[in-house]
Order: sequence, then C-alpha cells, then structure tokens
Amino acid sequence: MVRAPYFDKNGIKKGAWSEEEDKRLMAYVERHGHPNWRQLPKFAGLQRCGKSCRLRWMNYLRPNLKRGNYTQKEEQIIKDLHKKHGNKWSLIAENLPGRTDNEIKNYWHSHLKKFLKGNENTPCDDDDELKSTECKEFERSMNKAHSADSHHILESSVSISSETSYTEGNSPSFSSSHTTESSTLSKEEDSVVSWQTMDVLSSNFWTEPFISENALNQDYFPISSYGTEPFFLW
DNA sequence: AACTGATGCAACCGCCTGCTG
DNA sequence: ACAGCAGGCGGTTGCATCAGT
Repeated sequence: MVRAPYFDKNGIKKGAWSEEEDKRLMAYVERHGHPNWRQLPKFAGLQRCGKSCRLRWMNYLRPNLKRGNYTQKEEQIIKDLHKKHGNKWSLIAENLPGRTDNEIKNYWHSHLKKFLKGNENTPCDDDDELKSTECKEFERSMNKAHSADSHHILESSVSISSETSYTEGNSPSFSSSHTTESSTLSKEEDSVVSWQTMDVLSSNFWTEPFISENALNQDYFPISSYGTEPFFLW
C-alpha cells in the first residue's frame, strides 16, 4: 500500500510513516502549531523533510478528517464540482469538509473517472451498460460503500447521514502505514481498533510530556542540537 | 494452492504562487 | 524589479491487497 521506508542521500527519511513518527508530528503540531514546516521536523525530532511532514499532517493526521467510504451526496458533489472546475482538487476539497484534496483525487481516479466517461450521471441506465463489467463494478462499489457506511454509523457515535453536517472532533486513525498488527483486520475492524488505540494513546498522551521508550535515544533526539528548542520545553 | 492482473491509496516529485527583504 | 524561501497543488508512483482464473 505504501512505499517502504528508506533514507535518501541526505539522510532524510522517505516512505511510510511509523506510528512513532506520527505521534511525534501530532504532538508537536498540537503543541506548537506549524508556523514553519521546513523547520518543524528538526524541532520535532523527525528525520523527514518539511514537505513530507506537511503532507502527512494535512492528509492523515489533521483533526476532523473524515475517513472511510464516500456517501452518495459526497460523490455527487465531487462529480458536480469536477464538472465545473476540472482537476481543482483543493477547490473541491473545500466543499467537502473532512476530505483532503489528495483523497478526493484518489477517489476520482479510482472510482469516478471511468464511470463518467461519456456517461455523466447514470452509468447503469441502459441495458447494454448494465451488462458491462464497469457497471457491475460500479454497483459493487456502491453496495460496498453503503454497507460500510451503515457499519460506520453503527460503530461510532458519529452520525454521518447525507444531511448531517460533518461532525467535529474526529481524530485520525493510525491504521495505514504501520500495518504489521492491524493488517489482518478488516477495514471496519481496523477503524474501530484504531480509535480505541487512539484513546489509549491519548489517555495521557496529550497531557503528559511525550516520553516514548526511546525518547532519549539520540538517534531520534539529537539533544545537543535542539536542546533549546520548543520540543524540550514540554 | 498458485499465479496474475486490477485496484486503492499513501507518499513523492516538480512546478507554481505568494510573501518578504 | 529581483531573488530566495516556504507553502500549496496536481500528477505520478510504488506497493499491499483483492479478485479472478
């Protein structure tokens, strides 16, 4: 699903983010904000470039992100706005609170693009089309989306009806990049587990100074370099 | 069971824009 | 007006997983 972690020639880490890195980034941004993305990784004790940190935050760690399947309403909004603005994903994302431009872009390319080619709204309207693989796929994905949606509603206290405004307070899950233990779970299970994980993590995560098992490891915290930086004022 | 092609999505890259000195 | 820097955006890639054979 994601690139394997590696270090480039400048010693900058690339590829999938670890849970540890996510925690560091979240903790730092929550505490200090992000006045300067380029300096942030240095202060946060991350071996990443600022751009990578920003992307991770914007697309995955930011509060109030809405994850999971798209509702029919959201799908329609995407179609309409794409028709109107083209590939202006950030513009489209502005109209879908909780969704990121990257996510919408991915969704467009993987779900919507193929069904709209020459068949704007109802790809399954005519009989021939109904028999096509694409149509079957479309139906399948829609069914999947709906069942997953009801799952979501049942499992969280958050109401996501098509008329509901997007609920504040959604926290990100930690399910994507560190899949070693969660990879055996279904997506629904995954999301639930990650919320629980988040609860555990946050029980004293946000109130206590961030001290992990290797928090004093110099590999991660070059104390001599950043001893006076905000990170250590926690 | 093994293989293969398709799919989904996190992450990277390069370019553009806006701000500041 | 210009250069340098930082943030933002859209296109693309890499790879795990899924689905079909």
